[in-house]
Amino acid sequence: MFLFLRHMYVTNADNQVDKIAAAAQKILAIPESGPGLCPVRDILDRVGDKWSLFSILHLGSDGSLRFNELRKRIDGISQRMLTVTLRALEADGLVTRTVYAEVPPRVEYRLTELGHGLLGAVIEFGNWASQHAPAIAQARKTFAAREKVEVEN
Amino acid sequence: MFLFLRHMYVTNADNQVDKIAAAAQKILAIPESGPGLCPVRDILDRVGDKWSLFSILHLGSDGSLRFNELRKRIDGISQRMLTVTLRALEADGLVTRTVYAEVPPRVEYRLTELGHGLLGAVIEFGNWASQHAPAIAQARKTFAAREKVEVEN
DNA sequence: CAGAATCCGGTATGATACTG
DNA sequence: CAGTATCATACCGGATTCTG
Repeated sequence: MFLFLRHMYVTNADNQVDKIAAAAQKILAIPESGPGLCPVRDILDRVGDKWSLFSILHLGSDGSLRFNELRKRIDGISQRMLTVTLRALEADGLVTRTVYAEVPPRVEYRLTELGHGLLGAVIEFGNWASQHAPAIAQARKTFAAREKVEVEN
Repeated sequence: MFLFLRHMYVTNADNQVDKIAAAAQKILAIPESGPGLCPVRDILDRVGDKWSLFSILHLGSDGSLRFNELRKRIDGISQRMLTVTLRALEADGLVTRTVYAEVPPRVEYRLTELGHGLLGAVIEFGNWASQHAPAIAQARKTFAAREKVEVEN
């Protein structure tokens, strides 16, 4: 009975690995040539830069924000980078930029439906990241300690 | 009846948005100070660099690969960057590096359990990316066209 | 074969000053 | 308020050479 359960477990784990392997092959099978690139790489480039993640998180959290409101919420971001980041998000159809004809000017940023979708995907990814961050931190410590020993020798 | 269905739809959509907003707040609530940083940003930095994604995808797809096998599979990667990337993945406990005492030397790389988990999370993210890549491509075209008009004026 | 070491250029980001 | 324009820089990644 124990062996049976153990075998089931291993089999399930293997199936899981196989499914992941198949999915990985599918992504790798996408033709990477041309300006379209691999979509995963492409989206990862957008959300993986220094400020897009936090911009999207805050817009998703607050619904709608003005330029300087966003600037205050994103700790450390420069005016220039907020502009650049928001433009890129707007260009990708993830964020809308609404200018109100007032004095002083008021500009509101808001996630599009597509932007909300991306945020959802990022949050799912974030769940994994949050759960396994301790394991990764531990691995880094172990590795650093091993490196140190090798250097000392 | 139509109104009822429409109301249900809107309500569900709103609930979805609310859930995402709550999840976003949760991530933002993580104290970003210190060397730990935001875990999502942290993991995104690792898998978001130029070559980690493809390294992980190929290792997940093939199970185990030698240095130069991996090099051949990842189109365009330099020897240096493959080394750097694999070291980083190893340091984070995502990949194991096994050296066989042979001549000529043989070194095999393989995803750890943690690495498989990350690959799984990345693939889920990739599903969203693959599905919505066309919409983003379209948004980019539209935005570029609008930019062009403004420049011409 | 699997790298290490070094040099180098482009790009992402930051700081600052100016403006409708 | 919400940018734009310009300049400075730091770091990522590429090319090349050398080695156990």
